[in-house]
Amino acid sequence: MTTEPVRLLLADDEHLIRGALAALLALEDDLTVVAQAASGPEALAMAQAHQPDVAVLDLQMPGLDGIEVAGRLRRLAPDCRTMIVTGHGRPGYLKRALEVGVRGFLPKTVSAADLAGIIRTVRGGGRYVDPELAAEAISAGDSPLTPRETDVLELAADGASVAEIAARAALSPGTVRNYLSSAAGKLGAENRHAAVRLAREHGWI
Amino acid sequence: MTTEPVRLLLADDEHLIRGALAALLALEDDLTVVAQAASGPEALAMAQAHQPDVAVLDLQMPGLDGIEVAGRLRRLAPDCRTMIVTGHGRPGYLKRALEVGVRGFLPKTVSAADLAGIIRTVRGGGRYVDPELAAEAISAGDSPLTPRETDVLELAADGASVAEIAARAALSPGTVRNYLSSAAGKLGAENRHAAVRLAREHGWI
DNA sequence: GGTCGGCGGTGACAAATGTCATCGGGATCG
DNA sequence: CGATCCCGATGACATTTGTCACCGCCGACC
Repeated sequence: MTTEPVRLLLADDEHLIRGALAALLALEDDLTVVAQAASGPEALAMAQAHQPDVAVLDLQMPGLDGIEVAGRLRRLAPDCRTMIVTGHGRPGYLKRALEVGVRGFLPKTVSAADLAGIIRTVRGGGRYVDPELAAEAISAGDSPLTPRETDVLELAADGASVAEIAARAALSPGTVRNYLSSAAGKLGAENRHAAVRLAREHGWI
Repeated sequence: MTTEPVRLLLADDEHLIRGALAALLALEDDLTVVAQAASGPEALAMAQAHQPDVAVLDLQMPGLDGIEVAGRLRRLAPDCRTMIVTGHGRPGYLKRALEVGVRGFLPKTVSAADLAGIIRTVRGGGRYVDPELAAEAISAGDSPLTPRETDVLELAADGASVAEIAARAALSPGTVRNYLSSAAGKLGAENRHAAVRLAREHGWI
């Protein structure tokens, strides 16, 4: 298909994984890893410096997560296709990823051969989404929460009291309680803490 | 040092990682991967079937986690040394791991060369613990919670109400509140949800 | 034997939270 | 223009939670 090798950027904060992945992908004749990064900002810098064809990004990284990196890459390096590899596949993440132009989204349970194939697909302009994650995302659907409800629920995520949340969100405590109550109601949760857990599981916060 | 190669068992639920790791370790002349597993129970079965010298276990796996597998391996295959590789290094995990006889505990941020060296160390009867994780574990110290407080806090972890916890723990609601209050006090938390978060961060629940 | 700490419980009180009705201001859409 | 929805807020009320004091029982330790 293509005569020149695919130039890859690999970003993952776990050296062991990244190194192993690089070694594995290097075995493929038509793939070459031109840069590696251990954090979100580093990935951006590397992408600008090396102009890879495809960036393989881990979802959870220090600094910026993979999705944010992908979003910024679209501006900084429009020719670079992006794909996300993740351990925990929360449905909401997939949606967010697709919105910022990610072309591949897969769990770390895929085999190396599959990964190489998907990289070629993405390089060629195609897309790939793990079928299981896609099914979950479709069945989970969109977040029923309004933007404000989401904000407030996020602030509640670490166990803060209503007063703290109100202070941090610059809202009245009563309003915060209303949002939390409404969010918990929409999520079918007994209280806001269960709501936080549910929203997390769906990738909505 | 040794004339025969080290026989390895690799257990990790992420195929991509496991495969890449296997490929990487296979490059070392004195290491040979004799079995792989994608879950805790599978790791146990593989260990019995292949009697490896060293078992490299991921901490988070379906079924049984790496520490539980290590604990059972000590009985099922006493000659097999165990080591844990983990992405998130919570201090409490290290302590639990050492208690069940794990000889190596390291984050996934180590390089492949280091991993190979540590495998040799462990095979030779030595131990290795990541310095950073060790420091955290020492500074974090033991859990200040009594066994019962820990139980109740665990039951509170998913946002359950006092009544639910009481029912599940077969305790009076008042007693549950007392334990939660005391646990939150010991942890310096504002409420039980923050206490849950803190206890989680320390690996105490 | 006495002391101490963990366990399990009760009762009471204050504080935080959940729930509901209701209000006004904007934005958006038909 | 009216309908609808999100935003932000207030007030009132019931419920839940947090906190404290205090009880008895048991086991460990000095």
